[in-house]
Amino acid sequence: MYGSSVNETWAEQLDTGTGLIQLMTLVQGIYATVSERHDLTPVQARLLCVLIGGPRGMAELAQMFGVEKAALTGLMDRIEKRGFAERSAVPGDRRAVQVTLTAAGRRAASAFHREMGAALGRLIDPIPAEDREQFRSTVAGIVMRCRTSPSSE
Amino acid sequence: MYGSSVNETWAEQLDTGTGLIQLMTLVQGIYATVSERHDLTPVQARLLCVLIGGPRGMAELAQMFGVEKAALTGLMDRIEKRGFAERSAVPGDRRAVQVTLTAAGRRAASAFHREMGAALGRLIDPIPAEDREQFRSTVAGIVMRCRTSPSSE
DNA sequence: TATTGTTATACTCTATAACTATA
DNA sequence: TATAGTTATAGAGTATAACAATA
Repeated sequence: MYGSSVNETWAEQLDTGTGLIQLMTLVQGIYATVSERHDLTPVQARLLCVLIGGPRGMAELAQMFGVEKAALTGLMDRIEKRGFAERSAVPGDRRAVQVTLTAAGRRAASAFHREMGAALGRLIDPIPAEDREQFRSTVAGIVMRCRTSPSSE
Repeated sequence: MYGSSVNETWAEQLDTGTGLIQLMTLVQGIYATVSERHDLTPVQARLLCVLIGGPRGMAELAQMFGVEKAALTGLMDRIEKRGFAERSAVPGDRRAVQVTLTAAGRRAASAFHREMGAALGRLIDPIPAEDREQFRSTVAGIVMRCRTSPSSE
């Protein structure tokens, strides 16, 4: 059941856990499709989106992504080779580097973000109007509670 | 924003799209953590779970997973080497093979499935009782509608 | 000594293209 | 010709371990 793709179920009688797995698969698929349409891998798209918020250090990014620093090195090498982000020196700490979006990176990031928003909108719009706000707040609640008690214990 | 990990937001004022992205990230993370705890990659766990439902052909699995047949060959090579599934001949079509779980594969699959259910339960349980059924049905509705109009057009 | 980041190596997952064997 | 599956090759993403430079 928890390996199920979206195309094999009864869906109206879906228990919540199975529903969450299928929703995850669905959103993941949309994220992958939109990324690909912008000639990005999902991880690259995520990196660009994070960098919209401002420059970050390598270790900081690794921690945000839950991967080792060495993985970030490779990821940055590829994104830098494509001209979407740059490493630059950090004044005051000669070990560290700052990762910043280039102009092309900003364009790519916001184009991706815009299309992702539209795609998610098509998912959300058909929700009956009277259910929408409660759905939003239930999702927000789940996410918020998991900030407090990180499930990865 | 759409690159955000779960650890950086206001969460109570989360719009639905951003909430869905973070929920996806959250469930993905749980799936990865539980997989790892069973010494499986997420894709391997998914394969085992699908096979609980009975034997499948390689092309059938490739289609379910949305990958090329060649990717399934590699995936099966590794899962078979670990003793979790087997290829066997299909009577009546000498080109085809059937993929079946071994006893060890069934054990691994159901152990994973059980722990995944428990982990998702911890996500769902804190939802206020009066919201739970509507949440379930809203999720089911999203998933169902996307079976009808596949978002990947 | 601790931290920041890189290099080297290996493995999984994936795609594409070319191929074999059967239908 | 079409379908089922494999092989070969290449690239992305990841982990681990060893390393350099700086704090």
